[in-house]
Amino acid sequence: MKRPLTNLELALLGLIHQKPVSGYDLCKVFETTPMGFYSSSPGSIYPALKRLEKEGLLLGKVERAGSMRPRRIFELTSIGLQMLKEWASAPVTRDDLVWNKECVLLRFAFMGSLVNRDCVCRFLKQIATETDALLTELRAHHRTMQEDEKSGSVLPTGRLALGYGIESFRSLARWARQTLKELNTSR
Amino acid sequence: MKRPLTNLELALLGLIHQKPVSGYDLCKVFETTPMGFYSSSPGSIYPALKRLEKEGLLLGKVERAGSMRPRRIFELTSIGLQMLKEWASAPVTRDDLVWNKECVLLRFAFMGSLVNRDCVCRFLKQIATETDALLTELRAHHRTMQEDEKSGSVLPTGRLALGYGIESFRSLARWARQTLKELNTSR
DNA sequence: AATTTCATGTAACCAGTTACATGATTCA
DNA sequence: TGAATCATGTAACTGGTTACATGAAATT
Repeated sequence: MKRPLTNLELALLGLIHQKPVSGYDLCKVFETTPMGFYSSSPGSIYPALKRLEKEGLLLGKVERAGSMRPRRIFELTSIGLQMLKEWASAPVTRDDLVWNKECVLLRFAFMGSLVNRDCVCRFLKQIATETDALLTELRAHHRTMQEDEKSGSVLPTGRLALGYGIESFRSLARWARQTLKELNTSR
Repeated sequence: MKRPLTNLELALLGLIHQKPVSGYDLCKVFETTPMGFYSSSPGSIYPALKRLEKEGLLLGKVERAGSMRPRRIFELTSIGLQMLKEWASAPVTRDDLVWNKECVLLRFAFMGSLVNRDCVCRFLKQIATETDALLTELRAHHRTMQEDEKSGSVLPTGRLALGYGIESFRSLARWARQTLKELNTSR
């Protein structure tokens, strides 16, 4: 009955897997890199680390134990690594794209050191096909909105906003296919 | 010290402004239209309506009072309308784009019936310029990631994911400029 | 008669936000 | 000496999620 991990927790596991670090270091990453787009501050990071440690996915080792300013360096446990790998290699579903698109990209960002090249390519293909399906849905909605417009007294900003939604998914599919090509040619 | 409204609350105000509706109707909108990308279910909608009513932004009128199945139709109060208009005409900031991009698009979706054409155009221009600034930041980060790659033992999926972030903001800026052009030619 | 839809809500839970607290260390 | 940085955390609040509860009306 594994509790599902939050995006923040997965981001922390991913970062710690790249290199064991302290809570403070993790705060810095969110403050100073584009990872910050996933938000987060000490008030969420430290409790998340505590949860992950309690569940045995992380292990915090005290460094500079004697000194007056100790710090805890977190490492993945084997269970933590396993969870990360499972997460990274799960298929991309429509729901992922609709409700948790940023999580999909987070997964991709950490895949490089978690799974093999084939798995990364499969992931990108799944993004492309699922996004195509979504686009069909969205375009249908866009058409019905256009038809309901007849008497255009106000600006159709609602439909135009949907237009952005469509553009944004098109750009995701394009990116996935482009990246896939790059990975194949650099093999 | 006006409490800031949540995205859901603003979405509800926007929908109710278009047409007075019941809580049930609002649930249906989220279930059946692309508005559902903003999530939400009865468990959040009804409490949100209650909050908004308590604060005087909404007024719920009981319809079919005598019958066995009454329902409450919500309307905006004048304060509610004023708040919506203020929200819609606020400038677009960098932070909006970073932390609350979906809210920016939500605002745009409702602008048509809240502010005049000039205000809509200004809004789109602001999106374009703020996005350009963000892109500069992101590209700088992308370059430093490329330089740190030298020894390419694993796939650089982290940098590639940032590549998507960049593409996605590029597509936002493109959409804003394209839409602006459309609005100007259809004047 | 049974199922689905209409219609409204409540309650427990959970995680993120903000703000605060503490104290050592380094730097100006 | 005073400010910024290192380093770790706690506590209150808040709003969304899930699941549940209720019952009338319409549909099959």
